[in-house]
Amino acid sequence: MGRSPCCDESGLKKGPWTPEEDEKLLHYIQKNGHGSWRTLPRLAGLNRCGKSCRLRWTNYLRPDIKRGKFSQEEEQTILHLHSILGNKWSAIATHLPGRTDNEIKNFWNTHLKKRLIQMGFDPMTHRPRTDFFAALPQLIALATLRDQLAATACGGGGGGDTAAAAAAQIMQGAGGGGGGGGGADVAIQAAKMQYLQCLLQSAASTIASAGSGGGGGGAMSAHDADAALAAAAAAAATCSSSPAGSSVPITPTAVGHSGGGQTQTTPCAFSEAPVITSDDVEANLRLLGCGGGGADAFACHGGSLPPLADLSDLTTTTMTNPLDWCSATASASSCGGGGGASSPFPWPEFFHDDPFITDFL
DNA sequence: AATGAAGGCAACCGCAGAAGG
DNA sequence: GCCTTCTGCGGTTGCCTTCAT
Repeated sequence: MGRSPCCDESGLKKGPWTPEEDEKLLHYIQKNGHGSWRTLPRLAGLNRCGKSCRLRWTNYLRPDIKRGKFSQEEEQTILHLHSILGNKWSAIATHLPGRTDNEIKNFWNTHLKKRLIQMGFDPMTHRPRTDFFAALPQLIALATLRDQLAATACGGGGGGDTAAAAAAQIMQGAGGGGGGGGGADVAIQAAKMQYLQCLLQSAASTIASAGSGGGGGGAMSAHDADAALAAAAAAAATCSSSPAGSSVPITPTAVGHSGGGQTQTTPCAFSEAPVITSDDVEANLRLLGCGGGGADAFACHGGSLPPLADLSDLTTTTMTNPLDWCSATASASSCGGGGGASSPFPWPEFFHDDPFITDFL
């Protein structure tokens, strides 16, 4: 590719365009058309390279450019097309009249990509992240939780037992009539323990499935710690709504309640399958009980991701149902114990009002 | 009010493919 | 078929604004 970049020519101005330059370029193109971009700057009296002029025109001065915030529909379209086309910004832009590829690219990089990452999805594959470092915050949070629970369950002692062991102890305590609270409370505690055990197993299997494919790690961001609780909630949802070991990729837009908080893009175990097909989408919808068929219907809950503020709500009690924004969770096949299939929650009703669970969210 | 961090966006850079000689 | 030129595209950078402390 032995070609000297046009901008290497010395003396040509770079950097932000002035209103005068804009005026010159606009006036010239409106009058003569752009013709050859290489000769345009000289003819238009601009001390810029043709490339710079073309970029300015296509990204800013073109009269049909739509400016301002992206609408929900546009956002939806971008997500949809990106899941199919990948980073083909120009191709995506052709489906969004008035939007430039640069604008879409920027919107993706500054908003949508971050949102997907925060939700625990790989922005390139639109699949749940499974690499080790992505799951690390979840593990840490869950391990901490486990220790705290073990300590609580054992009356403040021990702490080194597993959640299952703690649950067993509680169960044993209930059966043996040993001390303390009523049998029902103890049973509930045991159920909680089982549920948490399920969470831990879920997280562990996630990492196991990642195998050695994770590769490049990254420093855990400060944000990860904050996101850990949301991640744990996501693990709960994963546990309940997705069959263990399922290889069907989950469409972020269809699930969207995975946690994470990884702020770095690292290759994930699924990187060899970077594109979600319409069939995948449909499969996800079926799997998740999302109504409607066809790729266009892939976006349940309006097809858009929840705003970041909504995501943060996952960790608060202000949201009565953290999964509310996407009805895709459908049936809550409980992994830990009985659960009402009609419940929007992935856990049994008797957990709903429990401060532990609400704190957990 | 000052300062640093983070976010958003415009613009640049370099590569690749198409077109023409 | 080879070389050069032009255009388009995607990744990245750097500046400006906004927000948080």
